[in-house]
Amino acid sequence: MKGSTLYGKSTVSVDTEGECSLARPKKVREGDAVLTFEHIVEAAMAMADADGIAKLSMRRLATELDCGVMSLYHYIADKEALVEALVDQVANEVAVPPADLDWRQTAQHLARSTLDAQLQHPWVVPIWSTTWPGPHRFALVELLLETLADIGLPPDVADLGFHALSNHIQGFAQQQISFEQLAARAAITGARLEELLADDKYARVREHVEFHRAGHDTPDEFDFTLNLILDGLERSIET
Amino acid sequence: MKGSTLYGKSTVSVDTEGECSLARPKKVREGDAVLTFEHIVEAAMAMADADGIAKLSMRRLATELDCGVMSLYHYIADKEALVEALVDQVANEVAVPPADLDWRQTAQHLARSTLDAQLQHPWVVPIWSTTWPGPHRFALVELLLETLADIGLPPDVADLGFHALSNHIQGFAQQQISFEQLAARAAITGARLEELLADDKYARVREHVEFHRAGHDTPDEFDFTLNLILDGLERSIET
DNA sequence: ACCTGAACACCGTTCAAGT
DNA sequence: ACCTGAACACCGTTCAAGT
Repeated sequence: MKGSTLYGKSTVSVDTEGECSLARPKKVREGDAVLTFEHIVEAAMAMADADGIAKLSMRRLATELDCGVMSLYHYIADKEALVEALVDQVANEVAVPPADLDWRQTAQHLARSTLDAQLQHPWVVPIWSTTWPGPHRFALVELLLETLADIGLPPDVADLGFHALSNHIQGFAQQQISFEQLAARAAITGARLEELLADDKYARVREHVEFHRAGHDTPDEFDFTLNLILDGLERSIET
Repeated sequence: MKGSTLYGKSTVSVDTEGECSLARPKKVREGDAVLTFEHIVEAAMAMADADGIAKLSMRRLATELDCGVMSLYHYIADKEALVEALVDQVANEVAVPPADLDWRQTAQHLARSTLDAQLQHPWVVPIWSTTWPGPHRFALVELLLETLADIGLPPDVADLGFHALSNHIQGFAQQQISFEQLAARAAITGARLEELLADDKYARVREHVEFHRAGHDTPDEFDFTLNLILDGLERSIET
């Protein structure tokens, strides 16, 4: 679904203004695809999802949207702002936990749904923490901080817990895509990996890779470590 | 020290071959700066350290090394390979723990020295886990796996522990540079941050930022969480 | 073996101009 | 207000040629 061609490449550009009495100007494509900040972000998202963020360029985007490159700059300050908007869009896709959960359930829900949203757009994982946070990502941070705020944790433990949880989510997501990349790359330059692993210097690494290849790193691993952190926090609650 | 100009920009290129009876060809600069894989990596490292990895380009590197761009390609397959070598060089700078430490001390030492090496080259933090690992990074992984291998942990807990430790190191490093970036960026576009934080929607985030600004996130935080993980592992040791 | 310039296929963005 | 092409200052890399 959500493929690559959101907007057709119809170069209609109706010069005949005869029967076209619409308020909308010039180009009318199916779906009312007028140039808009939202449309640009949507198309950029599709492009990043399809080809990875490295292949997202203003020029390709303009071609896809069937407009001049510089037209984009009427809706977006620069490429950095576009990427920020993209990342924040992913943050917006994070499912918000229902209000009736206790703090522990809320943290679990939030961790899981943040992981899910990121893995839905793997390209976001490496840049999530590097990109300047937009309002939706701020809202997620706020939510997690809030979750840990009034449960009786000493302030420094709350801070620690916040970072421990954030790091776990981020680290696990990274770990997931790393293994995907490793698999993909091994498929191409497999020789290089096997060659390295053949060396007995890296016996434990070989063991480790095989452990993961055997499918032992089920998603439970995520919850397991998550619960270790939550247990630790629970023990620190002053009653 | 380790500034930006490792090699002078002397365009000597001695055409007079009179008294020069050395075996070494053409260009002789102080310090014997012949074009070499090692020299290229060294210069690239200096460039990344000075201007960040985004500004590292083959062309700038060639200018710095006073050679044609394409000359570099006789020592390096492509830019990706260069970056891999760079990251692996940082891995090589990680201080190896002495052999007489117990597993817990070894893990602590390794975590700390990995963090230190990465923070010495902040540009490496975001790409550390994304870049294809070279031999030195493999060796670090091997060492950590080995450290956790024969101390009586069930295999899945050892795996969990390995990832928990890796994630902690990486997450903490990221956290450190994020706050640096935040500070740097706030200095420039400060308005945007303060404006966002002024919103009561983000009251906890504001609190959090102030907490860190007040210097509460001492390096002890690193050891604190590290020890939580190590405690958890210690409890899982079967005797 | 080692080095190279020209050329190709790309980038993001400024600027001055169009409607 | 909205859109644009030309131009500028960059990229990484292929290729064919030099020593």
